[in-house]
Amino acid sequence: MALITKKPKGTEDLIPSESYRWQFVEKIFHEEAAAYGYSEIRTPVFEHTVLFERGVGNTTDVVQKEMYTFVTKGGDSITLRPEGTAGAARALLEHGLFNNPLPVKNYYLTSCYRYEKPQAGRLREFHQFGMECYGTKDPAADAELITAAKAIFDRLQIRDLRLEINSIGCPECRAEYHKALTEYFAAYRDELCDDCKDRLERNPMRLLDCKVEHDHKIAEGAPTVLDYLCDECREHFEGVKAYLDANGVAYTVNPKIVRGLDYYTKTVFEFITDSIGAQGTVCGGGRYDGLIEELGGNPMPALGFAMGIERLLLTIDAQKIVIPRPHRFDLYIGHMGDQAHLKASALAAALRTAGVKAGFDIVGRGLRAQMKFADKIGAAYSVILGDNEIAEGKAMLKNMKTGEQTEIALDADAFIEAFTSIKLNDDFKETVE
RNA sequence: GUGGGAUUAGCGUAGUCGGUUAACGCGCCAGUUUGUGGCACUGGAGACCACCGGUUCGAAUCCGGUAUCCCACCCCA
Repeated sequence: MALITKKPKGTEDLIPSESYRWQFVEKIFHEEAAAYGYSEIRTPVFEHTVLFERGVGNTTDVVQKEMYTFVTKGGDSITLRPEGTAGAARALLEHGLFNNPLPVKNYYLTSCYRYEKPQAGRLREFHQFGMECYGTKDPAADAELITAAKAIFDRLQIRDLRLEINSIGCPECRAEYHKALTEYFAAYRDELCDDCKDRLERNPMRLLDCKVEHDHKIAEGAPTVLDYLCDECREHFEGVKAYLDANGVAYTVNPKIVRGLDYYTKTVFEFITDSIGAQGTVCGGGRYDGLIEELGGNPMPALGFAMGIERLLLTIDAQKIVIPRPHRFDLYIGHMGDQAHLKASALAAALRTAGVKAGFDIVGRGLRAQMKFADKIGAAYSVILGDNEIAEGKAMLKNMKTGEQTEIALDADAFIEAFTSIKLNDDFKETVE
């Protein structure tokens, strides 16, 4: 094949043999979000660059080196969204959604773009499902959000996922902590790895989870955020834990959890799996009480999370969780002869109108080959139409799994009735392509 | 951005001290006599051996570069 070009680096095609798996998890996203009172919001793939510079934070890696930014013919600086929160928050403000009864709960299901070096669980175009809740400071809201994420994992039967939570405080107490942290590490400056020397300037909390062994040891003696939380933040964090306990959601407190985006305050959390390699954070989120104000709105507390759909699917794969694959046809109509071909066409059309997935040969195969085809694509039932059937006005409906055949009137209504009752049968639903 | 590994038909692979029409399995198509699938058998289509360049009488096999994928760092979902 002399294909003129391949797909761009770090992107993926979603082909039919994969797309049903996405549809499966997407359905769960929609249903779980609805159960928690969330409504879908869709925003543009691209935004004015300034939105991310302000919303995500100018000093973050995401903004500094990973954005797809370009200047339009009109001279505007535009950026492909690297995450979902900024756009969702912008839309909330732009449409005055904060005037709706609080809390406002929105969710999104979108593609995101980051100019990164691809590896397992990390793509340049990837997809996130996120839930965003605005207008409440109540720690019960934090716990509710985390519980919602947990509910999704539970429905997918994902195991061995650990939930780690932390509080990184409000700007006031965090500033003090940063100071203490910087002072602590500055004493070891010469011993730190190059990355950490840089982190010391840009984001001291990142020093805490350095993987270089020597640095790791130094970090063990570092002051903990939790010791620096102000009364309000401490009380809030205690509340979150209490509500999580009440909800029966297991977690561990990990004071080394940091979020990479500037907007986070107080609660931060991650759902992590060890089964998909180094990029094991399947879901990350927390509270960002300062974001709305940062974007030019009146101050309003907010919180949310984002789930990486590719990573979620990777986890499902790794844990060998089977997503049922829908079969292509409920009924395949085999036919021979011109009369029967016409009849097959008409019958299929009538069944489809009634919601039955029906098909018949349209490539000119012989009967034997038609049956082979029906078998290969996993048709649940088949029926054969020929001169005899048309003359007698009846045919044999064959269950492709068991091979048993039952007589049925050659009449669209009779077929529709048969398939309406068959649909209630679980065994039928399990048929896969 | 920094390291390491890989790249042969749709998929999974074999083939390298360079030598005639690149092999196998799965999948795909057709057929195995006249109206029926899952097994088996027969036949067939499908690869400029990632790309570009070099060495050579001759390269999938050697050398260089590029691209993409994978793994890790970094970062994050």
